Amino acid sequence: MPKPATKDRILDAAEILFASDGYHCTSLRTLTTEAEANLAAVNYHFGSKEALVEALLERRLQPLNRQRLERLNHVLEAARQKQQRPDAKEILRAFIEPTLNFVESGKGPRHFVAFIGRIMMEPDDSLRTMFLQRVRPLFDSFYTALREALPEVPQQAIYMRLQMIIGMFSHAMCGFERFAGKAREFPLPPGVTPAHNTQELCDMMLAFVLPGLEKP
Amino acid sequence: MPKPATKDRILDAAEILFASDGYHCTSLRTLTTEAEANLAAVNYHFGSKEALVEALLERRLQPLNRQRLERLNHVLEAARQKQQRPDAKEILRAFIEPTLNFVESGKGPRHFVAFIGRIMMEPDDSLRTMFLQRVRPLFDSFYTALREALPEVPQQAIYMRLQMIIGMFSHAMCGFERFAGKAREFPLPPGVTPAHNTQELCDMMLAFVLPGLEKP
DNA sequence: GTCTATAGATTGATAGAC
DNA sequence: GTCTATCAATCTATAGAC
Repeated sequence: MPKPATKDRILDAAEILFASDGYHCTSLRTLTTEAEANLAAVNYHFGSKEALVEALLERRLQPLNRQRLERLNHVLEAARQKQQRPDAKEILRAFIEPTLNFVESGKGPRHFVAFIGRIMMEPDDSLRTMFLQRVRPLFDSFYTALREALPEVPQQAIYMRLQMIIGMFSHAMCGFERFAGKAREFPLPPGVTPAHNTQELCDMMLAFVLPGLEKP
Repeated sequence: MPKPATKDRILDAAEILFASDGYHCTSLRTLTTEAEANLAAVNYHFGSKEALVEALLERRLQPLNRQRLERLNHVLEAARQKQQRPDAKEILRAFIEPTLNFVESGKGPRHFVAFIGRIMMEPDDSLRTMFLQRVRPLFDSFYTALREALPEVPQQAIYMRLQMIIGMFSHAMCGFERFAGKAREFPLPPGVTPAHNTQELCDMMLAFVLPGLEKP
């Protein structure tokens, strides 16, 4: 396997470092060193540190979001053909499952998702905006779909519950292992083992979340 | 009202700035300027920037955690006297309600809670450890209480669900208004109004979370 | 206790040789 | 495209006058 081009090496290294150390705490120096590139390479290839983030988001988010939307539309279409209301569980699954598969698909994606979770907490407005702009249409689609699936639930409640689910999900994606896992700071209590199987994790989260979501 | 002592002015300013900009992005310069103190004041009064965080945590967390534990023990004691199992809803309420009241009790506490939410995402291990050490006993108490309240739920499930609830709650406390509220990046959809009443918010969260938590 | 002054290190970004 | 060298700004922390 030939060594990837500098541009890709930078993207790969940035994904890892931004995820584990955060955007602000990762200097271009450590970044380019890790990527085995020159200090000036980031500015040459991307223009600035911030533009590098934009490229990072673009690379992963585009295929992932397309996939989530396809799954959602598939669920909605199937319901329409059966002349039924779409199923809330399937809608949520259309959101969560591709993400979990994505995370399992490689080391890069896993770091990317952690990075996203972190972006939401980053003090910088611009990074968060950068991300939200690329996710907003998706969020709206899922919100609309859930309203269609749960007409007996007030839209206010649906909105808040969706927010809570997203919060929970972000936490699971980003800080989970840290809070729950091997972290020395917070060892698991005896008798509790971490769930490593993503499918199992998905089912568990859905099972936990659905009863509350459907409640009128 | 006399101007508070320098030490307190620093604590107050730090609470605000750490919450909105994060620990790493807040320089001692902006911090001391905001506190109308000298640049060297932080090091004089606290020793270092990190020790300032410790003082911040101590000031707010001690009374808050004591209150949460008192509420929890009260719930457990009442159940014991009635020779019943404690109620999961009351247990969760013993955790959430004091926090919400705390948040409502002033501007400082509101910022502090946002700061906590952010600490959990901060790249720095030491800050997170600093916080978790002060919260670990509390977490264990609530975990144990929930196991007592829900003997038919496997402890593994209780643990995971408690984690998810915490994630959701953190998100609600820290990033909520940003994600859901007035943020220009993410305006509320038409017909949805932000819930400003904390009591209402608490009930809503409990109603959403309980069905999933109790499921065997 | 509060201040100025400054050390010492690190940052993002750029100019120019190759 | 890649490198070295360097700029200007910023950071935490400290020493010492008042």
